[in-house]
Amino acid sequence: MRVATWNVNSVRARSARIVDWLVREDVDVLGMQEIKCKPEQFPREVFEEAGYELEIHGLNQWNGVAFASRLPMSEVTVGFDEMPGFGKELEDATLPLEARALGITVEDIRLWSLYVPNGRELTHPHYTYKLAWLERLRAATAAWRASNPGAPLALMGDFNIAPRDIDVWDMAVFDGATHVSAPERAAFQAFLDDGLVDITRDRGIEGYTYWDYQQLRFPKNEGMRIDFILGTPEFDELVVDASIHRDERKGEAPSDHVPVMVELDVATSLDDDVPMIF
DNA sequence: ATGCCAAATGTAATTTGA
Repeated sequence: MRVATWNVNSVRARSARIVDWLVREDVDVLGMQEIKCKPEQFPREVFEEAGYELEIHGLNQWNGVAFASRLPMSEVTVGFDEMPGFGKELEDATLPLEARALGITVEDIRLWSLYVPNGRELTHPHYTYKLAWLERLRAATAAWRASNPGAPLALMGDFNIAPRDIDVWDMAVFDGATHVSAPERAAFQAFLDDGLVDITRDRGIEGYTYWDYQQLRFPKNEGMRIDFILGTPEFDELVVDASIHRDERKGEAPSDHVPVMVELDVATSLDDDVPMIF
């Protein structure tokens, strides 16, 4: 069973390219971020014709998360407990909730597609929002694990944090910038301290997952590693392979992010090598 | 080798991204 995450930076702008990759790589479940559309605007047909069902959470042209899956999805959850909002205060004195978190269960594995707030600048309210959002996500995940002991879970997505200096091409460029600040890194580390495993890094897989469109960042390999799959030990035990699909940054109309994929040792109804019993 | 900013909105310029 193959599971992946990809910040697609508009699903409408590159639906064919996304589905081509899904088919070519034999992916069963894809968590997408930055779909940048509402459900009624989502290019459903190209996914459905390739055999994928969809769960979509999009409120406007910003953010938006979704799942495409060849396997049945259940327990679909929009957002998490006490997820902070952002923007102009509503009539009930709360802040609008953004489309940044979607949870599903596939083959008894809990999966989240997450688009962590950018933060913008260290002094910006969006930065405070980012840190609060991450802490609430951590707490909600810990609570879920406490009530579902032994259940495999993975948090997948664009964390908008480069956890280590090697996760950006030049730390000097990020002096005073978001994504590398100590509070952001502490917020990321808190998930690991809770026992989650950075699935790709733990297997020695290095490399960036994002390159800015500007200034020849990709040809010069000036990128950032900000997309992750963080799994519980029970999820980690299922992983037989993991990869960062750098080639998806090449060619015609790429996203500025590339997919991160894991292969799990989980037999599904789609496998054609299911042992026959006589 | 990769390739010199892109997408949505809306139809010009702004917001967002990181």
